[in-house]
Amino acid sequence: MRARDENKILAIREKTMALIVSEGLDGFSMNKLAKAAGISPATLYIYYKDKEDLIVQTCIQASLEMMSESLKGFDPTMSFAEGLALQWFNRAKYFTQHQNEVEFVEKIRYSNLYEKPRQIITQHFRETLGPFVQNAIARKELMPLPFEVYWSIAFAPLYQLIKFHTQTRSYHNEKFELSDDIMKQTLALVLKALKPS
Amino acid sequence: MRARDENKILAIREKTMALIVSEGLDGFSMNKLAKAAGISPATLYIYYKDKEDLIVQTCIQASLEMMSESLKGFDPTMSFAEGLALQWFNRAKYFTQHQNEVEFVEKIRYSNLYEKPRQIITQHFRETLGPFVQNAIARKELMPLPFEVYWSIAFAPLYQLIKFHTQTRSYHNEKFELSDDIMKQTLALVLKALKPS
DNA sequence: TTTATAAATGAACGTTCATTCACTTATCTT
DNA sequence: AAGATAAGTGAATGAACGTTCATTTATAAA
Repeated sequence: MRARDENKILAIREKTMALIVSEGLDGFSMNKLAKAAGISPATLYIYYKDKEDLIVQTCIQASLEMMSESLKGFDPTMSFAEGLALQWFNRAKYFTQHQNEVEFVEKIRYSNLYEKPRQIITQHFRETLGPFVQNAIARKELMPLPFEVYWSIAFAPLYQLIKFHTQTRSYHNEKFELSDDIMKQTLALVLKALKPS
Repeated sequence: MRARDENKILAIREKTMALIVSEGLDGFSMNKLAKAAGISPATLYIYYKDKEDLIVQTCIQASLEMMSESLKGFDPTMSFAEGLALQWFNRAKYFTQHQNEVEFVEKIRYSNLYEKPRQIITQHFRETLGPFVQNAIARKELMPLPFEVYWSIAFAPLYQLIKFHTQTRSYHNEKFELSDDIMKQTLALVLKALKPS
């Protein structure tokens, strides 16, 4: 028996994300990937069933890693403000340090390959964030809201900030850096919106 | 001289959007499009320089239409709450009536073809929304905020609601309908966040 | 050292791709 | 009615695509 070369797998994953980010999903091909990763195209089919499987698996793995990083130090019994801030800053940190992974996942998110990743990610979030939200409501730190309203207010602004940051030029045609100040200011508004009155 | 057949152009546009929504950007091809629109592939090159041009132009046109619909009845001297509500409901109405167009633009938005559409759309928004925001701040109806913070709070939640609506199944594994109630509830939170204290 | 086994390969497969070209067709101008 | 012009076409192009296959290579077990 010959052992699998772990470096090859890592190279495949990294180059898959890099190529899809730089050339787009439609510009991505198995032969290009093989060349970029320094392996034969046939090798790809040892690790993955086909092209779709390769992209979907890579997306799932990157998403899970992103989620687990964003929950570092998180505990569902935390106060709402504390728990939400922790998630915001963990995510922002991950985004700045793993821009390729994030942009890759964003591209897949809006393709027709995201159904499976979505199911997996959604379930994980439900399991970890459900109790947190329930606790916060019970403690009257958070208004009871339909999930989609809650999510739209609590996280959509963060993702929008990141999208601004990812795009090279913002509204004012100037480079927009995702600073701590901007994050804190936006988060404060979100908390204000969600606080029971 | 022979006149251009306007129906052909409309068919090309409609089928471009329908095909990209249903089969994804990577599953889209000029030959498929020609067959779907009932014309010869060569005809596509009378109207568009190449495949990229076809997608980009279609995206720009759809985006401008969407924007102009969302600004129907809008006036930059409106009160902030009134103007924002008008835009939210115009957009929601357009989304439900033109789901294909919206999903198409969302797909292009996250591809590598969006640079040009983005510039055009961003400029239009700046021109129409800039004065509105300045007026609102002058009247103390809106906190003065960096643009990216303002946008992240004012519109990102709406787009998130629409994404939930577009996806077949939401967090709770149930079909999520974008109801007036949900919209109003979310908008109220947004206004609460943005109101000067 | 030998043997078994799965990793790994380069070249090749048939298919589909974007695009072109020689040609026909429809309609406006005269 | 004739001529001019651009719309519109079906078939064909070479290139690139995803995938397979016969073969070689490395290594764990004997």
